[in-house]
Amino acid sequence: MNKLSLRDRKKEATAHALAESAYQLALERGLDGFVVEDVVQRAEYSRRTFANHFACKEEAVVMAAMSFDGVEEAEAELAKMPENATPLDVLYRWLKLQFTADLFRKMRTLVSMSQQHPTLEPYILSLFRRLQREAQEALNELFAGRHPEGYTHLLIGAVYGAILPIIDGSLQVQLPGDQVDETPDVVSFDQYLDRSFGYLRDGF
Amino acid sequence: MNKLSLRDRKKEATAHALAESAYQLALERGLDGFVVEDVVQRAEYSRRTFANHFACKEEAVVMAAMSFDGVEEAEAELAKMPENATPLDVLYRWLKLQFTADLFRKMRTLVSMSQQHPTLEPYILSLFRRLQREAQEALNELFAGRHPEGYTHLLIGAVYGAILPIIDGSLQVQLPGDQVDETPDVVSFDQYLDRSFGYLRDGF
DNA sequence: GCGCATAATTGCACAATGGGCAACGATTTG
DNA sequence: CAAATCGTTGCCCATTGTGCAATTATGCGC
Repeated sequence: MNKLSLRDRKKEATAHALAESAYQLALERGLDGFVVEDVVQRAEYSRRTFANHFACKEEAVVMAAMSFDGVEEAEAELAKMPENATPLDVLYRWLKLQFTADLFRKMRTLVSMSQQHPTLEPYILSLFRRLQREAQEALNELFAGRHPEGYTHLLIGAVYGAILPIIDGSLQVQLPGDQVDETPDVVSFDQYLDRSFGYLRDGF
Repeated sequence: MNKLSLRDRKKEATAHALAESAYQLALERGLDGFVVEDVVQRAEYSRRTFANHFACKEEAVVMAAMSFDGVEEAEAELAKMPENATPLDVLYRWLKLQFTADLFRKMRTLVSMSQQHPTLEPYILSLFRRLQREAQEALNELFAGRHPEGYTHLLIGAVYGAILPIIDGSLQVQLPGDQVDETPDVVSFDQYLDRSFGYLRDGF
């Protein structure tokens, strides 16, 4: 179905390798502990090629840190949903499927990195914006014409807004797959999600 | 009340002058039609000083393009709101007050710029994120303890999400203060806002 | 008003970056 | 198989970011 040409797969592979190298180096030495030259040496590509794929090392690091996997499984699951499911239902299910402990771990790492290096934030936000656009197109396709224009924008925006403060650490929740925190009064991600969708479903 | 020291006002003045120069140059020659050197020459500062205030010219341009004015008037208006106003009411009123034709014109300009130069987008998003945080703190202070944690995050996130597609052009609405478009089937900003807040108030 | 602490501006130097251009090689197309 | 397409690379150079130290302007206690 989604068949990419050999050429495109290779291109993606180099981008992936470069991003991964950048991410590993960021973990090992910190964001300013390495330069693009180090990245391309590790991945065995040229500096020029790096510039063809990424604007800067920050972009590469974020790209690697936020790579989703299991997208196709999730889409298969979503396809199984009942015919009368609402956009809200689909979004809820999608969040439950995609926001795994592993993804949260990645995001946590990225967050703590971006707290020490504010240079990262714009690129994190930019990547999230791209994901948001993709989700929107998917929803628009699923529910084409069934809701007035702007409905999905608002809905996804709300969900995006609900997730963002967790990502950037301004709202502390107990993430799935984490050890139980020393402060047991923080709400769990699932509770937070349920409550949030409650507001969206029934109004504020 | 908000009295800044002379030193701080001067600092802000240089930042403003630099940002303004950058913005003007971007309008005149396009984003890649000038370099930082040009900016500091026009504003009569040194290249080093520019670097003290901004990470790059993109940041400066966005800063200038999105400067809000009339914030204090808006706050005065909000203070007059009835005691039993909900966060939703306050946000609605604030949007009506702040999102003037002038601000929209600025944002439009910035959007068309960022479509030709994707480098801008991360910095636009970053600035918006900062505004979002500020709005959130303001709301949290106003309604301290009256709503569960995450309530304002979700609410402001939704509003943010509703505005964003207008900013970035993926949702076309008739902005206040614009000529009537040649395509009369686009919804007006006020209608869009009312409908959106309807969803938020009554549920999706 | 007089100094001292604080902090902004500046110049300098240098490593790092971004990107145009042309060449080369792998992949795709017909 | 030949031609076209496109990713990778090297070369080059203007531009950028930043640490450091000197200079200048402001804030504050006296």
